[in-house]
Amino acid sequence: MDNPLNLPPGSVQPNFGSAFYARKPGSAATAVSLSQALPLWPPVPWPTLMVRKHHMPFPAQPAAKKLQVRRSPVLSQDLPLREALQVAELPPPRVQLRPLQQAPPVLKQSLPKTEVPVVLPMRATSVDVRWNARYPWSETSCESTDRTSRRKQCKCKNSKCLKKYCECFASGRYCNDCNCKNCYNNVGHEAARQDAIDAAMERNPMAFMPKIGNIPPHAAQNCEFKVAEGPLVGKHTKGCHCKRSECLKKYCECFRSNILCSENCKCMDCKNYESNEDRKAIRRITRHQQHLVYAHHMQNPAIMGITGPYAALSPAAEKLSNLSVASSGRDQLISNNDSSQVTSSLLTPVPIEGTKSAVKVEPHGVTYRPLLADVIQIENVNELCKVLLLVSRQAAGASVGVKENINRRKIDRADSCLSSINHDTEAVEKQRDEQVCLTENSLTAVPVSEVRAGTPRYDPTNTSVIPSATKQRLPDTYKEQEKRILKTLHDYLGELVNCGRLHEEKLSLMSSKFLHERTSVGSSCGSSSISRVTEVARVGQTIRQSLHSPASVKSPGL
DNA sequence: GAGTTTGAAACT
DNA sequence: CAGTTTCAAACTC
Repeated sequence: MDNPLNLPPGSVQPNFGSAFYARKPGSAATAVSLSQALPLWPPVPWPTLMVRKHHMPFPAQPAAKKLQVRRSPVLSQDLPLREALQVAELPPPRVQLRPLQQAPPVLKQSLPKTEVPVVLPMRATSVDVRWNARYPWSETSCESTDRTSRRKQCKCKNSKCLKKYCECFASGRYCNDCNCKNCYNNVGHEAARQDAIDAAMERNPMAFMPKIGNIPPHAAQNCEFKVAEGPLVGKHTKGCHCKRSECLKKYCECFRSNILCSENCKCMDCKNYESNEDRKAIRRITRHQQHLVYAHHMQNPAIMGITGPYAALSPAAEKLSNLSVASSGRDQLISNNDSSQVTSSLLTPVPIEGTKSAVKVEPHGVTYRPLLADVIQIENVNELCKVLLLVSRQAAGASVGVKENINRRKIDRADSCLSSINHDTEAVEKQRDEQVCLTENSLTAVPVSEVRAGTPRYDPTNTSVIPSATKQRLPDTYKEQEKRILKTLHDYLGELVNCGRLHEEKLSLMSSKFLHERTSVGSSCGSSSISRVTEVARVGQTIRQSLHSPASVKSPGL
């Protein structure tokens, strides 16, 4: 019973940053259900297509494919708990834990990416893939490059959005809020859309397959236009055929996807290879633009969500932007790992040697980052889950009068479970499950088999599985657990909001200070940058401390 | 914002 | 398979 989320013992604390679930066949269905909440290839539900086109040979598909899935911001914020619930094969939660509805849809999603292994009901390789190189910003791929969290809007006129010219269609999603005309890529034209999909598949069975594969997970976490990280390791399956762009413009699918051209390409005058200086220069430009916009973002309190993401940029931000773009400055190579230079780089123009075009900051490829992007880490999510579990255990303990040291043991056991998640085999986990259940039967009295089968542990209307000795106290205990979990979560979210505000205030102050220095003195912003980075680290630390501190787990009555 | 360039997709 | 046309995004002015 001290398992408020009904997580099976031994897996009560999934490490959300790991690929753990991929090894759990029992979680496949869960992952699939998760995938249904996320846009995935193919553009229609796969089983539907299978039925419709059963006569067609399907391209080789992995049985358990790990995907890098980018979600909408709201979903992203919400996801850790969703994962916690879903992966554990939970019954529908009695209390819906909603995302931060009031939080702004973040501009340019650069949240720490959560690797979500999604097990598709298909044959598989173990490679990570990117879904669509032509439209890598689509939500089915890694990155969204539009300035808001919203997907890119197509502007098709003649294709009815039913050909792969249309980025929405090509990436397997419906048009929504697009600027297209005569659009058939919507629910109202499902039949036509299906036909178009079929037609595309007939022309090319691989039509909706990812064009770029073999991207290792660590690389795939940062994809399009994250050129600062260097090119991804991956190949365009068909290769590009560029003639005039030298594969250094976004016309080029390889360049656009931040991969180097390969032997698959049939391009001319290609410069998209590792040692090319032009390519390196363009990488510097992009990096600079990202940082510039990041600074721009930091300057605008509205973006933080107080007034919403579409609020006009603050005058200071505009000034900053113009200043940075208009002025000329020193060449400044910025190591991506050298965070101490972030601010100076983002505020300093970077003239590029060897490039044919002048530096220009334009809306394309810009990166807006949520203020908490530097603050919330996957570790925080894990910590939060641990804390919630701890709280529930304490609630259970308090409710039934279990001694403190027993709770301590359970907490330790939970910790041990967490640390073992990534390393233990199924057999070991099962063994632990049995042990845990044996020791916890005093509280739950639910057979392991039922836990493993995902049987809801708590059903107020059905207590047949619960021994009579426990029946009486269960509802109260669950209520108390629920209350404390929600309270803790509420406190945590409040803490998060405070951190964000603090973060924003500090950055705003620093940016203003920098502006002042820059306009009056000129260039020199090293200390500001160091302060900013220090501040980010400090805020992150604050969150971690808040999770570990007794206050975090303190709940009424404790 | 209009016009041009570009290369993938579609077509022949 | 190669050449041509269509298309919409990227880019330029």
